[in-house]
Amino acid sequence: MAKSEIKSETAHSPRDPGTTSSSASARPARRAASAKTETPYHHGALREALLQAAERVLEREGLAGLTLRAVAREAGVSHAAPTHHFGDLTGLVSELAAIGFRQFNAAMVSACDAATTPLERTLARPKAYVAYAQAHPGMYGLMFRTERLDYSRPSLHEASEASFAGLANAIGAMRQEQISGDALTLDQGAAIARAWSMVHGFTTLLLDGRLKDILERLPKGTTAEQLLQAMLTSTVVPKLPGC
Amino acid sequence: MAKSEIKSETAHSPRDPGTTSSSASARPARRAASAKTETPYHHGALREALLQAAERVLEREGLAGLTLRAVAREAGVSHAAPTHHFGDLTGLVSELAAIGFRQFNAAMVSACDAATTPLERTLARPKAYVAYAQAHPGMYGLMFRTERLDYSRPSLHEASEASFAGLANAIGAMRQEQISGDALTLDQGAAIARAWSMVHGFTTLLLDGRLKDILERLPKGTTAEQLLQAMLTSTVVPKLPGC
DNA sequence: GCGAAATCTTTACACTGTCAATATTGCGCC
DNA sequence: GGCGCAATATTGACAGTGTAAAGATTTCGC
Repeated sequence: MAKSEIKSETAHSPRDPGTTSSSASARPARRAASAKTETPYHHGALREALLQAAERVLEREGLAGLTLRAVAREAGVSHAAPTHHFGDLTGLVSELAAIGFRQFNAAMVSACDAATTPLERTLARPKAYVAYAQAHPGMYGLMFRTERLDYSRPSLHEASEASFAGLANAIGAMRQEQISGDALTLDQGAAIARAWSMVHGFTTLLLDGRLKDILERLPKGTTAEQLLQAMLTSTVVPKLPGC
Repeated sequence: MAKSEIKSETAHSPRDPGTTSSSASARPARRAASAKTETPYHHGALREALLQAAERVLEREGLAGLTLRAVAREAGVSHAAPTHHFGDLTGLVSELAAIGFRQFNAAMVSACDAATTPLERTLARPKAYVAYAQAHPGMYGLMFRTERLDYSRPSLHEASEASFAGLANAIGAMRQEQISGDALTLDQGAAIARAWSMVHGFTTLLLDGRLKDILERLPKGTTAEQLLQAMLTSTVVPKLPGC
């Protein structure tokens, strides 16, 4: 798929010790080696290390560069090590997406908590949504690229459900009504679909660079965030018929 | 990447003659073969045949199955033949996406033409948008999966620009004002971004199965199209603050 | 009709996911 | 303590992929 510029595949050089300070100092020697800094056969916390490596690879090289072998290289283990922890590529990608959803939800919760004025309370959530996507484009792209994910995995399913529930609650709060879990009116459904579609659509178009044309034609210096706010708050109703 | 169940790679059996009736009958024999139905060395219209094959593969096997070699097999030529016409995979995918944008635009134009009542004129375009995506999920997914496309290709650039221009004009018509090509007010930009984000977001969420939860909770029998219409026409303004 | 250019095939290489077989280690249990 | 089993990680292999280079075949301009 790619070109080259790959190191050595079976590279097993002494891993840089302590990227996350997780008991990485002075492990027992590996094989018959005499050096004490050799990497041990058993990693100890490889699963987490692989997920962190995967996130680094993803944000550095993009979705296409996120391969099992690249992640293994990044983590300094053999190419087949990830399989044992995630089954296959879909497994690893799905677990990474679950982490993304949790980060994502946490970002929105803390943005809501920080909001004070009424306007802030209205805009905190969508702004945090877009901000997360801009700060972690690789992760966001992964989370909404369904074809590579396995939603039957509990961790992913739960995390993305939580994301949806948070949205529905926010809409409920805006409409000053309780949104029950198991039944919706058409109006309620439309409100949720509108909010979600608008923010999600805006985000994907923005990340894909498709809003550049619009932003360039706006008054000089207008940011994406300002456009988002205008889009969400403007009450000018069009005079209808189109085409 | 995949498992197996692949035929023979170098398979070069007599192509089934005349899938699209394009001068496929009784060509000169190939190599020292005596049979008259042998495939000729030169295909004649391989470029178009490859694009059609690619669309079939895409809708049949999904985005992950759209590989250069699979397309070559589908078209009955050697695995390296597509390279000569498209340079690389990105090239083929980009040309296919350009075709998608043209189909897409044509669908919206004809939907607009068919609209008579005011309500129809308002909803024709978004409905056609979603309908195209549902009818050609593979193509739609391809068109908006930027990482695999090369927008510097004139055909793709033009076709997607036309799509944007059509949208901007429709919004202009709704606001009863001319939208000039080179400058926009924040209100105009917001209106365009809102319409595009809403419809594009709705479509991707729908195709990714993420609206299923909502649809299931709506009054029994509610379709995605009805939800779309409600989302676009409902004038119930939320009482604001959220979170 | 002939040489050059276009078209298509063949061959080769580096990369990928995934499986099976092996090596190494940790842990419970006697 | 030591012993065996299960977990963990590596090695090796195989089929599939994109893409480049070299060869074969045909078309086309002159």
